[in-house]
Amino acid sequence: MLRIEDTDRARSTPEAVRAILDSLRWLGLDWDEGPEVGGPRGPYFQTERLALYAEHAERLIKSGHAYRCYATKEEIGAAREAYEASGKKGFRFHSPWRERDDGDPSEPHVVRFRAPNRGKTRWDDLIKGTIEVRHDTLSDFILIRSDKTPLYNFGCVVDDVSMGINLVARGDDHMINTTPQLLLYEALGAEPPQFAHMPMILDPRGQKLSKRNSAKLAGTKEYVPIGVLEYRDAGYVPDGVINYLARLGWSHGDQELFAREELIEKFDWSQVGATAARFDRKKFEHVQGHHLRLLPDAVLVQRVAPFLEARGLDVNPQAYAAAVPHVKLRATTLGELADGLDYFVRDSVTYEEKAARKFLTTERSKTLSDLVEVVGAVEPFVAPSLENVVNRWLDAEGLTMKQVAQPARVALSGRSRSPGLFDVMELLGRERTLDRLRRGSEFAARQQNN
RNA sequence: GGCCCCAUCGUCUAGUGGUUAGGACAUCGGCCUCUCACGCCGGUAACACGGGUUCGAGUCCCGUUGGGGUCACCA
Repeated sequence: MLRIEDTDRARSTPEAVRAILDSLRWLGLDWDEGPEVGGPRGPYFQTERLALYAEHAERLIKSGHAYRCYATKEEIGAAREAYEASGKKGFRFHSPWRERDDGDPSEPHVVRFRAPNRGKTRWDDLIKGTIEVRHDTLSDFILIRSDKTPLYNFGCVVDDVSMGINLVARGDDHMINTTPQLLLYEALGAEPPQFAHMPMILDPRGQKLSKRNSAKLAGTKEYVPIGVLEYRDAGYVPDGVINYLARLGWSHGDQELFAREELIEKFDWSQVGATAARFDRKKFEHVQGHHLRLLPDAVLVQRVAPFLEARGLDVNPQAYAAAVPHVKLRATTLGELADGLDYFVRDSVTYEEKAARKFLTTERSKTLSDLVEVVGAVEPFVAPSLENVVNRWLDAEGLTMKQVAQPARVALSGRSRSPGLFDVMELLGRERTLDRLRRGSEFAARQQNN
């Protein structure tokens, strides 16, 4: 079931909600009940459940668990300033309305929880074990804002109770919310769910992985994209993202690579660790590459199309399908796959400057034009035959493969790295191979000081 | 700073009182080889520190240090 907690009007924009739905769907984390699907426990947007929260707040006021507070933001702000002026941290507002009931409910006000200031709350966390928190650090937290919308801790509890939620698994950073929520379950006379506080994911520097922290790393090798959609757009595959994330904080013996179904089958709360984990780009990419290569070539051919299109390339699969099996070994994302497919689809090659300078030298101009003669008549024009012919020629001329392969590779692909030379030739076909070798030879002839 | 959580190779982790402390990524060396990958073989590398408990602690307890989280009319 998916529920959208959209009570913060400023942050919960339609685009933000869209991003949540799209992200979950892309990851393959579908919901049986919720937005765009419907279900018996709706509505699934908190802003459409306001009457329910008001009703519960009223109950708590009547039972003495909550009270209306008419203090203004200005008053609270002034109290905070006075407190902080003394150099102390951790301000808590003590509302005079906790002990008053002479307010006028038609006036603007919030509803606060009358928090206990003695005693303690404890719960058995599925991951952390028994946790105990003293009540003397609690403040009379707000349940309902002055605009009648609920705050997270309240809306969340009311909904979890009314929707029958029995397990709350969330990040460590929510541990602070558990005591207020447990107190609310008690005040409402409801059975609390089970709690599981999962370790946080830290950035490579060991800080909480967040948009703000991530932005600070922009441009460095330690930068970690935060949004799921960023990974989608870069051409990562969902199974790879899921596999890596699942293994961060959870383990199953020595196994590292899991198929989605395997994860579902093997997951076990007892194997979830309690330690925060750093995001490691290198390992993520390793896992990612594994899952990319696991996809059938036909699927890859289809999924890479949008990435080729983004490069302004013709998307006729005929033009690159045969190259996919070769290029995928050198790619970790669909974006990289598209990049590796680039010169197979394009009419002409563009030389990488460094590669051209190093390999398309004047002394190799003749090698390349000779190569045109050598392979020009090979029949059939396939890798094994090409390799045989070229090897014989190499022996006859006293040349080595090393001397010939790199210049030829640059002439054919524009790059110094590519699939095997003869595979590239076969994939390009006789005509384009000869054209590119000729052009490479001419280019090399014009080079100076080599 | 208060409160809460955490602590095994650089990183992710296995380990549930007796192990040559295992695996993966990274790294180093090698194989393959026309480049780069993929793949394969091998190496370097860890129990934060101090006290206990115990015949015996990475494993249990306490403390120290270190790291993280959180202190909103955000979620």
